[in-house]
Amino acid sequence: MLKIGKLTDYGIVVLNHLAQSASLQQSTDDIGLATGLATATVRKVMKALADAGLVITRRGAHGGYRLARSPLQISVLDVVEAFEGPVALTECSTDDHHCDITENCSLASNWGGINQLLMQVLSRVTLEDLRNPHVQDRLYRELVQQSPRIQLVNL
Amino acid sequence: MLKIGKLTDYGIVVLNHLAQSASLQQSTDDIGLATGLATATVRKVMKALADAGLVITRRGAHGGYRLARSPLQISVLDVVEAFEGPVALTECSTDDHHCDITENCSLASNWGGINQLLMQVLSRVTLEDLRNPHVQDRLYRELVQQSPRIQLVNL
DNA sequence: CGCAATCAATACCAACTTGGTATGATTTGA
DNA sequence: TCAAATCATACCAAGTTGGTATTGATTGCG
Repeated sequence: MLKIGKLTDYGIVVLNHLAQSASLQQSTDDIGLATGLATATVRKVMKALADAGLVITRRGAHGGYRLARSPLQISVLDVVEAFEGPVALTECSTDDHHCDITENCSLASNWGGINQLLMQVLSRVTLEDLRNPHVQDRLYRELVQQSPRIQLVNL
Repeated sequence: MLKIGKLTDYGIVVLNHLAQSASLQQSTDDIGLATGLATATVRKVMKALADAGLVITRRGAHGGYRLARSPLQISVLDVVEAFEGPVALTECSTDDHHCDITENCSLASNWGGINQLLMQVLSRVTLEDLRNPHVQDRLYRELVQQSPRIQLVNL
């Protein structure tokens, strides 16, 4: 299904909530209440986000979480990698790859190229884009101006 | 990990083998021998490919499989969908989506856009591209000429 | 100080998915 | 008819995932 985990989805939801709550420190209970997720689950989500450096945590009384940086600077790739680790479509794309079918794998090494493509795309979509349905427009502008190496027009 | 299943990978390997064996009818044993996969596994792979219409099968004596169409007309998306079903990053992207966290899901519906993006990319890479390391060049030429709607340059 | 609020780190478990294999039925060609 | 193949299932072990519980550490405050 080429799917992502639910936790990753939750991650986006939570980040979005943090984004619209601006600078407010949010406890796991707050977040759980606002998003409809069980606090226990929220805790798991937050840990992944914290480990990835996407949120900043403060412990103790009146502690909680807040975004580590602007929604414009958080890409979908960031979130995906936070929960699912490095994007590696096949095991051959991994570092410790020792194929049983080595000969044929050499050809399939182009999975690496596809990996690159997908990562490029995911890294171009930010949390801010998800919040406002202007993805197409933004992608167009940013990609054409900032990086002529890859262009995605009018998906 | 945003990974695809091994079977999908096998599918690519097998299709590649069929591609370089041209019009020859290949039995599961042949394919297994050539690719290093167990014949039982090959059978499973072939079924998925056949169901998806990517290979044509002939039963009975001297039967076997052959490509249903040119390697130029088989996209990575075709293969991925053959094994993993429709690309749906999240369950919300599916038809029968009834979210527990409906309110927040509305925002995350932009996963749909990302889905579209990824599918665009995958549909642009063909089996032929995987066989020859000219993906970048081909993508550039085809996309610019044939469809100015999406452009991927020099990944 | 001592308590309450809050995150951190594990550990656990049921449910599902995946990869791989086996088995018997069906079709085809000679 | 017989052998060569695929077809359709069914099965199972192993791993992954989602969700929860438990215990410990940290911080603020009265």
